Amino acid sequence: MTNATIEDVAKACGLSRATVSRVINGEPNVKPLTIEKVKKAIAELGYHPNIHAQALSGGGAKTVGIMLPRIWRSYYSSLLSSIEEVAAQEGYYALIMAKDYLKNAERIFDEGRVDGFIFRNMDHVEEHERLFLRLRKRNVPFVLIGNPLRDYPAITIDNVGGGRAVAKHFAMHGFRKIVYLGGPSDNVDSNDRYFGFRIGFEESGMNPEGILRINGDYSTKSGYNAISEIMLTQKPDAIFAANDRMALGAILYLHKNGVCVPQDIAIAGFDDSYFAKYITPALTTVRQPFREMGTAAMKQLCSMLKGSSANPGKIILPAKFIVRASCSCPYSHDDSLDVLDAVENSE
Amino acid sequence: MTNATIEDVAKACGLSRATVSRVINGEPNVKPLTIEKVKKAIAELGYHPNIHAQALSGGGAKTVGIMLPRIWRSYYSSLLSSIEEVAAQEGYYALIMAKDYLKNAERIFDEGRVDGFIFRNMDHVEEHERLFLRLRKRNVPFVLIGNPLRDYPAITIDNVGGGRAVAKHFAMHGFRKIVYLGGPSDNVDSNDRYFGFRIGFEESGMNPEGILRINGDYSTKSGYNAISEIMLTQKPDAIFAANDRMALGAILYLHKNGVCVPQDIAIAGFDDSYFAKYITPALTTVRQPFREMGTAAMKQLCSMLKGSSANPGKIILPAKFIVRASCSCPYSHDDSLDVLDAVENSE
DNA sequence: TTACATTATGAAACCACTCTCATTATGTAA
DNA sequence: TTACATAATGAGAGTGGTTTCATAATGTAA
Repeated sequence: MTNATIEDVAKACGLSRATVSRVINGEPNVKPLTIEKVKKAIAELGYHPNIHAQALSGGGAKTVGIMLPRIWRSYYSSLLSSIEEVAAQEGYYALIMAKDYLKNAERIFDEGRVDGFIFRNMDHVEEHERLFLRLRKRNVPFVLIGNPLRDYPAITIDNVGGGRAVAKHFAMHGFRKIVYLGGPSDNVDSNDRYFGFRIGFEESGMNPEGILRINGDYSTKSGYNAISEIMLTQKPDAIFAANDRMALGAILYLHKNGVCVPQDIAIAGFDDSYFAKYITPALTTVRQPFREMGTAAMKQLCSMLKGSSANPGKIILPAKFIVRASCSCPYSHDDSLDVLDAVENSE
Repeated sequence: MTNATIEDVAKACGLSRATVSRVINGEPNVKPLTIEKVKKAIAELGYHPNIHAQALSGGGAKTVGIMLPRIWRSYYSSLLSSIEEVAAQEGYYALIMAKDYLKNAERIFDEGRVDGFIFRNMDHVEEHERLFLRLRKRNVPFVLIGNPLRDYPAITIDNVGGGRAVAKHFAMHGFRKIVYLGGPSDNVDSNDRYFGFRIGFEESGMNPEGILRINGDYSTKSGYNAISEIMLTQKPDAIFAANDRMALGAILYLHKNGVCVPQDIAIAGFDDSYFAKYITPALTTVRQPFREMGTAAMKQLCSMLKGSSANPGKIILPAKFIVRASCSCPYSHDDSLDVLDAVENSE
């Protein structure tokens, strides 16, 4: 019932462990006939090499740690599935970790559980900096997703470009009084989107100093609250939210208070979540290529694990600006049918 | 730079590996002073026991395989995060696997990578049956989520109860001609919801034979297509979809073709996805407690891993019927604000 | 003080592999 | 045939822990 060992295989074909090991690892200088015999025995015994023994004798765990923030977002599904897919192709396994990963990352590496990491780092920049510095010192391979820091390998999307595209579009519509509804103040994605928006606004001949920034925490509720606060004193032309959920929160508040979107106030979001095209009004937003991010990150990590020591730097994936109705452009819900064939993983 | 070993710790405090091992594992009969010394050395060296060595000498991998279908749904985020949370509490780690898990599950167990499994098994009942039978024979602990089979430990939601609640509500509204928009024909969830619906319909004094069933694949597009087909020959009073996405697909088709929802045709879905309360009309649906499912599954698995041999059978979690506008009940989008505080993980 | 139980520690085997090095078998050139 | 290179295989050490068993140190009762 218990699994066969390499010793069992060796005995079964009258050879030594060493020779069986050679066959398993495809080393040269083994007689073809011997290879035959060993493979037959392996098949008959249903033998699979014990990973711990392999790892212990220098092979590594063939596992990577996927470190995600405590607060899960549903688009992690796309991220995870693409990561796992690439990992499987390359003979690696994915260990996920969310709770307290800042505290535990180094330990699970020390324990030999993982050979490297992918971090979806969001906030708490300083803590991450400290961790990354230690890992770098110890030559632990890791890749960041979505929040580039220093010269660490990172996969990002073009937040600046996305923000800029929204700004130019807003400027084209003639919106002047803008509210930027950001994520947490130390969130790099949010800050980059803000930065890009300012640039784009300025490039369009508008004054970026008039942009009012208020921060939420990416939740629907925080978008609702932030806008309810702003509306006490302001009446902007348009709102650019750092993600779709906060944009939706804003819409909910405005609708509840009799403000028409987009006629009175236009809105754009970020992410192109699953629901974006189905709410009313359909949300103008910037699409994040989550699957591609996961794929790129895992490929990057694999090449580092296989010894490529060259620091690959950052990969910036394009973000696609999606125009729908919430910016006051013409759009019919029927339009969403055209893209119904697209993979439904985006959120 | 390379990690300290137990030997290093032993040397550092002039003791043997055995004694250090005792301290680490909290065994009795070690002098308090010795414990002190060892702990100090461990702290100074930053020592962490190597998991592979521990596993090799009988400890197990302290890892469980989380096996998810190839097609990822966004609610897996909730499932995974709760699973990981419980796992961390209990000193376990979560290895996720999606691609070809039917083929690979047994292998990764043989390799010693995992000590047990959680399966989110969906379709392909026969293949799963074969796998589970083999695992059972080999005494491999595993728990199923969402699709109970034979007497294997499983965490399910009350699909039958959910379907029944929808049926009773539909009957109360006086809907007679019903279309059931199911998932794949061998999908247990879908079949149970259908079954529950029939029961509820019958219990309400209606004739369940009039229910027309048509299957999609849970995607928005398939819901759209299925209803477009049905509408060529039928004009139902109401549609009950096996998930929210297909319900949305149906709504999209109906709107596009000038059919009013819910005035002309009422609709209910299943899942209570994030978007359900935000689309127009807000979707009447049945809420799945994904986080609770993950928690229950992992707790169950842990108790099995810790030796509890009693077969715990099935745990059926309640599903909550949520009335909104799409069944033609009065509902304002503002109502969704009341639940905005709820955790936003559900999808 | 002796006798014996109990506590505290170490030596070494064991887990299932890989890898080095030694040894034997085979092939080729002088 | 000898000499030597190369191919094929095995013995054994090493990987980092746990665990058994033996032994030394300490405690307690007669």
